[in-house]
Amino acid sequence: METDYHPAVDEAIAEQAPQIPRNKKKNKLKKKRRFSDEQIRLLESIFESETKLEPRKKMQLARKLGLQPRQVAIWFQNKRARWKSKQIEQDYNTLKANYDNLESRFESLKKEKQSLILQIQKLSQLLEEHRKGRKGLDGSSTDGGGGGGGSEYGEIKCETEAEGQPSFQHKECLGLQTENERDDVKQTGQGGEEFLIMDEYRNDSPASPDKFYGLHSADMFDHSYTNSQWLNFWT
DNA sequence: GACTTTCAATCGGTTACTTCA
DNA sequence: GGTGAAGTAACCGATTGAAAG
Repeated sequence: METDYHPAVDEAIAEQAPQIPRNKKKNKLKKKRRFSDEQIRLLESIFESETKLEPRKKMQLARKLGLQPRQVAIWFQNKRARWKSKQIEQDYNTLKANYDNLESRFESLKKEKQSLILQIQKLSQLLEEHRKGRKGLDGSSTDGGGGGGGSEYGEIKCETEAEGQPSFQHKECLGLQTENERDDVKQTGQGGEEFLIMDEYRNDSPASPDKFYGLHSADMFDHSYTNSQWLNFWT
């Protein structure tokens, strides 16, 4: 609590109790009597609906309970203080539970991320091996096929089962933002090499696997995009 | 009987409002 | 009418101390 110095206050205290230690200042011994269960019950029930009392209600309540209005006021003050500290405790517990929950989710996501990164690295390796293999066979496979309908890779990889209806996932696979971009790739036949470059997805950069695939990992590896299917694309 | 806990009461400070010069 | 000082009431957090377990 702030302790601003107020000479006037000090003087007033000194007048009341000169040379007497603070805790002995009261010359009257307080004879304390606990409130009865009935009094507490009524006080509690009113406190539930209003934590602060208007002066008139305070008088009424005091009369009803056979207490001094001052006693009722003090009971409400103390009650507010107790209620507040209880509330703080509850808030703390709630926040802690939320934090623990988030922490465990974070840990499991971290593990999932690690496993995805590993899978990406394996796929990239396979891709690289495949490219080397193809270069060994012929040198003419990436020129767009002479007007046969766009890039080989574009057609094989990014058209869905329903022809000409690229799905969101496939567009993401190409790393293309818009339909136009994708069309450009098909027309110019430049797509093949570009979307094969996966190096940027090998690390922890914000260009994360999630962004890359546009899929939840479980969907990708547990259902349609199994490893074998990815491999089938390239064989 | 010593110790701990609970809680009514007190203390010192702040804030908001009123009164008065 | 606007302003600052003084008074007052209500509230708060911290603390005390009686009573109970």
